[in-house]
Amino acid sequence: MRTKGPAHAETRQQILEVARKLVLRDGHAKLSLREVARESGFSAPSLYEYFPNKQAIVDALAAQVAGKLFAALGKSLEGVRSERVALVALGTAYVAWARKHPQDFLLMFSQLGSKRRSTSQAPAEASPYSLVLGAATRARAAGVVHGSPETIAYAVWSAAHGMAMLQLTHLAGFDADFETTDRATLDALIAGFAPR
Amino acid sequence: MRTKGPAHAETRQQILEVARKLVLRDGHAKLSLREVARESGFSAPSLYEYFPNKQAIVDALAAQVAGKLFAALGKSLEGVRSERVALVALGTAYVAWARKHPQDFLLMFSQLGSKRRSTSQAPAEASPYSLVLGAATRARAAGVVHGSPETIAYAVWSAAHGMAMLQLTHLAGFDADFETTDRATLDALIAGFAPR
DNA sequence: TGTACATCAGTGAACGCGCGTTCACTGATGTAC
DNA sequence: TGTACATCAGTGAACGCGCGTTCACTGATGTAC
Repeated sequence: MRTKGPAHAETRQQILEVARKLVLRDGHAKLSLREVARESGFSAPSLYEYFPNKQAIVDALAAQVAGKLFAALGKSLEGVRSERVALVALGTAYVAWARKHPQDFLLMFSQLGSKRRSTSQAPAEASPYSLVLGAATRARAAGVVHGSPETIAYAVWSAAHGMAMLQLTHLAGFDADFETTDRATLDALIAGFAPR
Repeated sequence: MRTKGPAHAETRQQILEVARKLVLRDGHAKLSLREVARESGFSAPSLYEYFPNKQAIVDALAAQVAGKLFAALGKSLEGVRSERVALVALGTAYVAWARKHPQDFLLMFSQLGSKRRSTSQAPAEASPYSLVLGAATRARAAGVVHGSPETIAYAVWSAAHGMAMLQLTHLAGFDADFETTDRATLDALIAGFAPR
């Protein structure tokens, strides 16, 4: 990688878009730098002008994907009427996004370990989890749930993540009305956190 | 693969044990037939006397691992006092097992798609899910929860699966008392399914 | 305006690797007469 | 008991592949004087 010219950033982005296309087609495990090069009309060595190595491409991709999930979750909160509903909305939006972008979702979680090391650190600014934690904090402030916001956020996230993962992997091809079951699960979970 | 001699089954099992050892060490994605051969003291072509191809090794491994998870879940039900507690016990045992055998767990879910296609089919006899479904059915019969047993079983499984997956992947290295949070989550979930 | 030079984006060829699988084979053991 | 043959478990060498990465290079474009 040399010093960047003016079109450097754009080319970089184009390469990432090709890489994402290939991930969507073949899954992240089969992504190959050579094929990204082929599909972008570059020779393989050329990509080293834009990324220091293959892992950097995958990392950049995962970061962009996380941004998209964050945006989708943010949108799901628009016009939400109550803090209780907000938590359910985030959960169902999470699963819906995973179902709509399965390869993106799997890429994200195969690559992106959290940098957060304990609850004493604040979660990353624009991370999906920060939205859930925010909603949990407001829900508790509103008296809709009891318990620590971290616990509630973790619970909602776990449930949503489990439903998403199962539907994408183990239960792929299983014929059921997952949307209804997922909503029932999240409703029950939050009801179970209601103050006694 | 020719017709089997008397020690065939034992050798097969030994090969699987070596393969499992390698999966534990390096993860399932890096498992290589050549290395299994090397570690078992065979030449690579010899393995074809015992398995038709590499995938068959992985499949056999995943099936054995599923059996172990099933056994661990079965054990968690021993001496359980109520149907409500049984559901929580299954969930926590599921997560505990995943934490104790992370590579086994990840192998299972990277390979083993469910053969079940809808709720009208019964779940596989000795499958982990059949235990959860059984517990959910009994819990409803006992009036501890309301709703369809499939929904309740799916909810518990999803939550447990999400917690396990997050702890093994995204939250690996995150310092928290997951056992407490997991139990709180499962308690809340089942409380949320209590009859109104 | 012309020319020498530096920088730029990009390349073809090669390195070295490990993989799953197939092939033709070997030497030891068991069996039939 | 000896011998011819079949079966068995296992092997070394090779096939053909795709991978990430490095290297020495080229030809086009920009810049300084």
